[in-house]
This record gives sequence, structure tokens and C-alpha cells, in this order.
Amino acid sequence: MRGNLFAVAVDLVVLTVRHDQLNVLLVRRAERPYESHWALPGGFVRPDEDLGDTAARELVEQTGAATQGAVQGHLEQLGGYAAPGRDPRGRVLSMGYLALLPDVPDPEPTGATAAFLPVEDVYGLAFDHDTILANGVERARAKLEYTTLAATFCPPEFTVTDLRRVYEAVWRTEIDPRNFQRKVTSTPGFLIPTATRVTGGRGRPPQLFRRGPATALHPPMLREPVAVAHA
Amino acid sequence: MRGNLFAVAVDLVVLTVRHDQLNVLLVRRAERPYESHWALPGGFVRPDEDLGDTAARELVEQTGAATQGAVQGHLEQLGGYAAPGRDPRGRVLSMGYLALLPDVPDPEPTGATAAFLPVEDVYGLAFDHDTILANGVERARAKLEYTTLAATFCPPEFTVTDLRRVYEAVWRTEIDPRNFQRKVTSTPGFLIPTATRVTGGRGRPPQLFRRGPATALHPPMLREPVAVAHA
DNA sequence: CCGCCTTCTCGTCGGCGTGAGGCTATCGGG
DNA sequence: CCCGATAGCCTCACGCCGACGAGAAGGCGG
Repeated sequence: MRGNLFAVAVDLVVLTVRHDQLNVLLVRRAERPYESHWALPGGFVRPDEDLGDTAARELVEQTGAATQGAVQGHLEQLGGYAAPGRDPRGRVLSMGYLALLPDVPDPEPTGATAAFLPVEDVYGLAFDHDTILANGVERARAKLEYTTLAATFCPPEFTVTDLRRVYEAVWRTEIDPRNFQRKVTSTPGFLIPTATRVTGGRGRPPQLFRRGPATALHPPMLREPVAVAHA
Repeated sequence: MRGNLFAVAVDLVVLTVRHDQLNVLLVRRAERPYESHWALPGGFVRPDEDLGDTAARELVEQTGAATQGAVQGHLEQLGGYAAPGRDPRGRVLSMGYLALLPDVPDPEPTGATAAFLPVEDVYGLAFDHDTILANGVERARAKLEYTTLAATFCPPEFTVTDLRRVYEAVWRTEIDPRNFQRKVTSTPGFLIPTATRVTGGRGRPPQLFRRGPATALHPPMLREPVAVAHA
């Protein structure tokens, strides 16, 4: 064993889609360093915890009532960040974790100290959190291609259009609704139709679906379409 | 900052293909715990090092003369492992790294303390290295699908058949040589033909290629073919 | 009540990549 | 000298995908 020891933290990239935009959960730091800067939510690993335990605990703590979301959400490890000097307090290794949640109805988690912000507007985070966030977003974008994780951004019951808007928000592209419908409805185990339909909106009432048991997408959903200037 | 500190190590999953089999570099432990057990090569992160620095340094140290391989090889982070109790000496977080190298000509790196062994025959490694190895192998298999990394297993100049045998060894499948040839030669930037051909073998002398600048494979190479009982 | 608009859903067509397989080129060896 | 083996090219059929047309089914304003 060696004498050079690390403090080990877990930092969360909590993503959700609200108002057709990919948002990330940030907290405003109350202490130094980086006081009053935005940062990814996170905390230190406790003696009896594995890394995933810490991530799950932090997710529940930081998203508060969104515990339900944690149940139907997704949590995976991103990677380790341990550059010397990344934390002025000393040697800190941070494990990035990626969490995908359905949009919480409307109220901000806990007022001004935490908020979901559009990832497009986010920069200048504390520590190396810009890098961790970028890696998390890229991971999420890649995973939508070959998994059914897009549905984790949706409420328990959703329409094909809801799902398409998730892809469009995360990838910042436009997808043909007709081809998208054919793709997702023809993939076995992706979407399970429910008996109900949506009423009250404009146009023909859409079918409601639930998540199916499928997790992989063969063949994958391709995203070469031109990135549209979403501004 | 907290009082519960971790020792941080980097463990390497060094893969190569020799004799049409996927092999992994292992070292025999000389100290307790797990004395005389096989383990992944690795070491602790030094005060001035980032994780990738440690991985690169260990790779050069452990593969010895294969420094050349490190240049043309591939090194990427796999993930962090920090379950309580994974190391009886105390709290140790290990970052797994995946390295892909061309086959070193023939001599074993350093005699009996280190050796390349077929991954199929490997189990019962020290610590949780079985898990890290499994994750590394799965990552390598997945990456061959949508990147040109298979060529990192090959010497600087190689034939299409050499490349195909890499895929077959890593995936443990059989691939149609003609369709494979069409696929890899029609992907822009994957293979660059050289002026020379191979002589002395049986059959028509094959064309020699070098790696091209392409890193991604669009569309990806699919591996649904039946896994063949390679035993 | 009747168009008209919006959105959902299904169909059609052509292009492309892939699996399957035929055929030729070019070597070593019996 | 023929034969087997390997390399490399070509063709064909099928399925998936992008582009697009058209019908289905609701709301809304005149």
C-alpha cells in the first residue's frame, strides 16, 4: 500500500427532457472552492458503500421527491476523473455517473440551490464538471442509438410523438414522424400499446404506449440527419 | 473533505490476438494477498499522475519491449471498481483500463511471472479481476463493431485475412471471407493498400494493407452470426 | 353543420447494405 | 500437369431505411 491516498467522490450527470430540451440537474455551491458556482450534484463515498450505492443515494437525496423517478430511471457509471489539481483541496478522484429520469412535473427540486438547466446553456461549472457533463451527454446520445433508454425520459405512458421528441431533443435533430413510428412500433418489445388514447389535443388522438421488455435496438436507430440550428 | 480515504490503483486488461485466440496479459502475484494467483497487471497512481498516465506507464513497464506496441496500440478507461472488501488490505479503488496491442512476436514478456493466456482459459483471478477482465473483453468485442480498432491487433502491414481472423478470434464467430473483404475494402479510410504482396503462402498472394485514418465504422460491422463452439 | 387544419397512422417506392453464392486469378504441391 | 487452397471480383435477393403520398380521426372557426 502507498501513502498517497485519495478522497473519492461521486458526481451525477442527471439528465431529463423538459420542454423539448435536454436538461441537466445542477446545484449551486455554498462552500469554497467554487463558491456560488454551478456544479454537478455529488458527494463522497461512505465507508460501507460501493460506488453505485453512493450514486443511488445521492440521486435520491438531490432529486428529492423524484424517488419514483429513480425507480424507473437509469443509472450507469461514466468514468473516473483524477487529474492532479482538479480539486484545490487535495487529491480527489471523482466517479462520474449518468442518470436518466422522466421529467418531474413542474416544481423545481429545492428552490434556488438546485435546478434543471438546458445543457446548451451550461458552461463554466465548478472543477472539471464541464468535462464530466460533456461526457455524460455524449454517452446519453450514443445510448439512444442502440438501446431503448429514450423511454426512460418519458412518463409511464406516452405516445410515439413523446418518444420522438425525446430523440429530437437529445440529438438536436428532426426526425420524420412516419418513419420513426414505423421503426419503433416494428421493434419487438420496445413499445406495448395500451387500451387508452389521448383526448383533448389537436389532431387525431394518438395511441398510448408503455415501455416493453426490450433493452437493445437491433438494428440501431441511426442519427446522421443534419443537426438543426435549434436556437 | 472526509476522513475515509482510498488507495487508487490502475489495473490493465491488455488484450492481443495470437494463434487466432484472444489473449490477456496476466502476472503471477509474488506477495499476499492472493500470493501466486494470476492477476491483471497494475499499480498505484503516483502523486503527480493522472489515471491515464499511470495506465500508460504500467503498460510500458509490464509489456517491456512492447513499447512500440503502446505507440500503435490503444488505451482507454474501462471503469472504476471500489466495492468494500474487494481488497483485504483496506479500501482500494481500482480503475480498469483496456489496452489493445498487436501480437508481440513470440517471446513471453518476462518469463514465468507474466504471460499472455487465452481469455477462455482464465478464471479465478485475484481480487475482482475476473469481473474487470470480463468487462474489458466485452468492451473490446463491442468496439470492433463500430470502430476500426481491430487493426490495432494487427502488425503495421497486414492482409484482409489477418484482419478477419482478428474479428473471428475476438467474437468467436466465422465470417464469410468474401463479404468481409467487400465490407472492409469499401469503407473509406479503413485500409490503405500497399504496393507489396505476400509471397510464399498457399494460394493467390494477398494484398498488404496499412491502417487508414478512419476510426469509426458507418455502418457498423454486425455480429449476429452464430457463435461457433470454438473448443 | 361544414370545411379546414392538425396530428396520427398506414402504404409505396427506390436506394443501399448485407448474406449467399458463383466465378476467376494465382500460388504450392503431389 | 492437374488439383486444392486462398484471394479477389461479381451477381442476385432480401430487408431496412429515407422520402413522400394519402387516409383516419379528432378540434375549431365560420
